[in-house]
Amino acid sequence: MSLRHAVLGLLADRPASGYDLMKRFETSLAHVWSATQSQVYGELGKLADGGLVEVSAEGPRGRKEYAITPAGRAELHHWLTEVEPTRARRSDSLLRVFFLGELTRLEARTYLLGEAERAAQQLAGLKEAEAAIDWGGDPLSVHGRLAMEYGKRLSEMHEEWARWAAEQLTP
Amino acid sequence: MSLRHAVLGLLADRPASGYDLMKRFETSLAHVWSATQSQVYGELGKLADGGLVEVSAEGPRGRKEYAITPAGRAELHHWLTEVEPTRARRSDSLLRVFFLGELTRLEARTYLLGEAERAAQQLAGLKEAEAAIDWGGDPLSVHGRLAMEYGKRLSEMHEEWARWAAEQLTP
DNA sequence: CCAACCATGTAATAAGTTACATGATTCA
DNA sequence: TGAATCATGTAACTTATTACATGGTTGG
Repeated sequence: MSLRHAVLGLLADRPASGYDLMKRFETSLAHVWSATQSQVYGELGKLADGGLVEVSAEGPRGRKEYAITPAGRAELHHWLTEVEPTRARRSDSLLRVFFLGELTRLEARTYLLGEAERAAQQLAGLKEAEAAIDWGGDPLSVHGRLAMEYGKRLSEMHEEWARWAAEQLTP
Repeated sequence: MSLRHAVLGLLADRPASGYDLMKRFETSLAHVWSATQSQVYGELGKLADGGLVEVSAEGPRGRKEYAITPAGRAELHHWLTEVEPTRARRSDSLLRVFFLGELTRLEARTYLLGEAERAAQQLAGLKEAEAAIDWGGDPLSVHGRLAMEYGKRLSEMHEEWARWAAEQLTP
């Protein structure tokens, strides 16, 4: 149930509308937690019902700006410090690896080298994003930087592993 | 929609009942693709309706053994070679990293060192599992081994990153 | 005989995706 | 004035989780 905490976390930084939040899901949080527009608007409604956020301002075009409440901040803090992170357990790219025996050796190697290539592409994309982002001192971006480093290390590891794995299949 | 492909992949190796499949989801596929019992039985029904698997034998206690059909094998092959893997984009442990600014520096460091510890535990668990598994020459385990190596490299990377990140927060 | 294990299913709920529907405001 | 952007919502559907419900078989 982390969508709600993603929303709370973003609002903890500063108030925002559903539309604003969507942009942040699509940019900074893109590789970490994805959400669709209907989820975000739905969750804002539920959070408001529960008193964890409140409408702090209304603007043109029916814009509603939400702000986190003390109860919301308490819930966020609780989640951050006391809820054990769940180990992610779903990767369709790794799932395929288990079934490479269904393919010829050549096809399997092609798949793994494709993985290496996709990982390399991802790394390039992250580096580009990193250069483009204004890493000004705002508190959220300090930690966004830590996450960025994770992404880079992950892509590197993924690429190396895939090349190694492809080699294992070369007799 | 990879649950269906996970089931097809397991049945491609050898026929199995829903119960058998569940055990394999809980063991070999545990870190790669999780599924619940009701999902597995439900998916077997749908796959059978679609002609991708068929009941190949019935045993005691209402046991139904399913086998993959040629159509199922074709679908599996298609998924393995032509469907682009989706980049996984959800990790609640990484999501927390973005919001560490809500915590004191000490709390944030504690979280990151906890991550390091959990990663180390995971690595230990994988090594133990690796030692316990009979890596006999069967085709599925050749590739299970590649996935195992991925898991080990991932845990190592995760631990190193978390220690590095904790250090970044030390003034 | 009873515990452990084998075995299948359904119901209710929650979470996530895709598509549809609508309209205001800004700026070139 | 027309395109891009801002802005919110709902409906239908799929996927995943949790809990319930039932019973047969094996082996110590």
